[in-house]
Amino acid sequence: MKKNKRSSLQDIADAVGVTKMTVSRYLRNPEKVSESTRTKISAAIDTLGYIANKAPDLLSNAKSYSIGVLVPSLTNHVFAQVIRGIEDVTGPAGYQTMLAHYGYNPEIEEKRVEYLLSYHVDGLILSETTHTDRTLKMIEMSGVPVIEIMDTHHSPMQQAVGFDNVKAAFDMTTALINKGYRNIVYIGARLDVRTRLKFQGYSDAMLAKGFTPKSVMTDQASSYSLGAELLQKARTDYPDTDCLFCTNDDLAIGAIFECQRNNILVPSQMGVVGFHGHDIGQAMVPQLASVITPRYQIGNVAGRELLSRINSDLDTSMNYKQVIDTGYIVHLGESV
Amino acid sequence: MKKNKRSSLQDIADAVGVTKMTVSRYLRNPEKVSESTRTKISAAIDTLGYIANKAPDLLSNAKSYSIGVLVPSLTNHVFAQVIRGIEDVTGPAGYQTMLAHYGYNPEIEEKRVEYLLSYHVDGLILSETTHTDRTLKMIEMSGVPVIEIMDTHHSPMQQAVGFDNVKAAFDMTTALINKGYRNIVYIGARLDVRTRLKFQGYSDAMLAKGFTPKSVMTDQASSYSLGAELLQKARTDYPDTDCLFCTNDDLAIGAIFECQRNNILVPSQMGVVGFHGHDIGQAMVPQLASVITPRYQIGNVAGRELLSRINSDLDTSMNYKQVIDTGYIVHLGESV
DNA sequence: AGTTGGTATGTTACAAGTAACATTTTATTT
DNA sequence: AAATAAAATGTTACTTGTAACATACCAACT
Repeated sequence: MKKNKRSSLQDIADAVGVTKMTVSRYLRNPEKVSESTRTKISAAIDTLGYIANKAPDLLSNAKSYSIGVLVPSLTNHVFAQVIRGIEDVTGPAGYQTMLAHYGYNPEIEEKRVEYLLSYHVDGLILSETTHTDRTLKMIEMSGVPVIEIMDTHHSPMQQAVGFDNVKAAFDMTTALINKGYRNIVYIGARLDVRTRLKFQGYSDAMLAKGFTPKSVMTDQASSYSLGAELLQKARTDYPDTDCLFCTNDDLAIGAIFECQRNNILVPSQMGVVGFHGHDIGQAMVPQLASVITPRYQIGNVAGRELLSRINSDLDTSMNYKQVIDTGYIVHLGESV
Repeated sequence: MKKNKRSSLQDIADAVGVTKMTVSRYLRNPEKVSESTRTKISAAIDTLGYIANKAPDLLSNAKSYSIGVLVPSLTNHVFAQVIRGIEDVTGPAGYQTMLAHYGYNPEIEEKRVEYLLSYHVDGLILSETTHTDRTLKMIEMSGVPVIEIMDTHHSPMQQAVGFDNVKAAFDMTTALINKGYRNIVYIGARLDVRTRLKFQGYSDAMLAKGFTPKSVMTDQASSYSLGAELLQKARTDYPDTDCLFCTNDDLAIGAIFECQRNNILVPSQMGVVGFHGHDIGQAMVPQLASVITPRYQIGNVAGRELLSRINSDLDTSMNYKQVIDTGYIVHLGESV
């Protein structure tokens, strides 16, 4: 048995007894079609269940009204909010987002970019500042506007929206030192670019105040149970540890739970700090200290900027460098 | 300044001095092109940065090697794992997933289905069992195989993979009653189909043992802070409440934190139960009681079934009804 | 030299929808 | 009734890549 071939304008046209051009008109400018034809076409479309075909749009190089959004991971809560921020701007403007993820891997990112460009997205939002040469080349040749989000420490391809991870970690570390902590250990996982930048900010701050940077790092993916493990490793490696600066909230929360299981009081015996300020950390007892990052706003601003460049006549993709800093908040909560 | 038009096979062909047919051959069967031409084409592609165009594939009605995956929400952790389960099967088989979300709204789901079908996805995975008439019609006419995941209580369009929400809630409630709880209150948010099914299972179990079902419901979206609120509301509305059965882990965790803030001991003064068995609940202190659902496996099985139907010659979308039950685990943890 | 066979490349047609132009039909005016 | 304007519909051409078929070229063999 053969599959229902999906019906085309021609099928509708045949059913009604007109040419497909008339059906096409009905779909875009119904008022240009006579009342009686309109009724018949409408009925035929209902019966046959016509679904538009994107192929001709792509062929004629029309705007696709799609924008490609590439995030490293769907598990990471950071990006759910970024995506909401993007779609709250792009959706009402009539754009669909084509979402893809690449597991923090630049080679997979390259494939995803190719995939998105093959569908003629009108613009791209990337979550990373490091890309393969071919990724850069493809984007350049395609001429689509690109925005890189989350980090503004590196020089962007074209335009970046986010905050400076180095500075954020520096500020948090300084605040911890000012609060009296002396043996702060940096806890890192999945050693991606941003983790390294944050570690740099932490180190700079420690050295600036005359303390030695210490760290426990792994390239496993973050999880609550990994946070528990790394707390124990920190206490073994550096027995006088009085505070953990974790590269994200998941690790920090896992560490706090592990403290609770081991009757280590937070914050009096051990300070714990995360990064991003997720809901769970803010809801828990004790409330988690964290650098609160404006994820929704980053998405929102990135979406707005991208649309404005898509709809601009200028070719903004060439020789264009701009950084938009959305800031962050050092929040000390109850866990330090 | 005009945008770089992205280069087509014709552009490559012109640069080399052959026809686009030769370039096309180079891309699919390089060995059919002479050594010297091959070198020149390869160089031209590098220089011009050719990116494949999906349009002709769509036009010629070829397989798109894309499958559409529709989830209600990206914030909901349940679906991140389902997606991983799907992609772990579909990725290695050469399929891309086109991911979209619809905020639990059937009208938006309809739009997303239309969008995915307009890109000629080879198959669809939906996360809901209720759809608009037009959604059903479009899917039927398009002839693509569809799998509905998460719930198997309803009769599926074609094929469903998941577990029976009513039965799961019934079993958990029965376990709670057997453990000695008498005044169990059901806590529901965002009153979607699955919440209603779970409430039904809870009610059935309560009535079966001669107890009165009680509930606190809202159609706000779930969050940790909402869990805190609803705990307080339950204590006000039903002062003798001894256990909360929350429709998901987020509410349950929020309720436990609120207990901690108010010195209500869990589980001795208040039992708290969630649904899905997320990492955070399993990591926290006390470990959360929850119905652990095999989310990764649901995605995995759904992906495998879908691929097998896509690659089958039979038109499996017609007159096909099958339910695959992946089960669940009633896990009592430390919070009851 | 002429035939055969293989290899490399070219030509044509096609998929779906739409812009631009052409034609037909209907309504309105003289 | 004929002329004109306006409305409705039709025709052609175009976008990209590829299958199917056609042709050109060269080497090897009779």
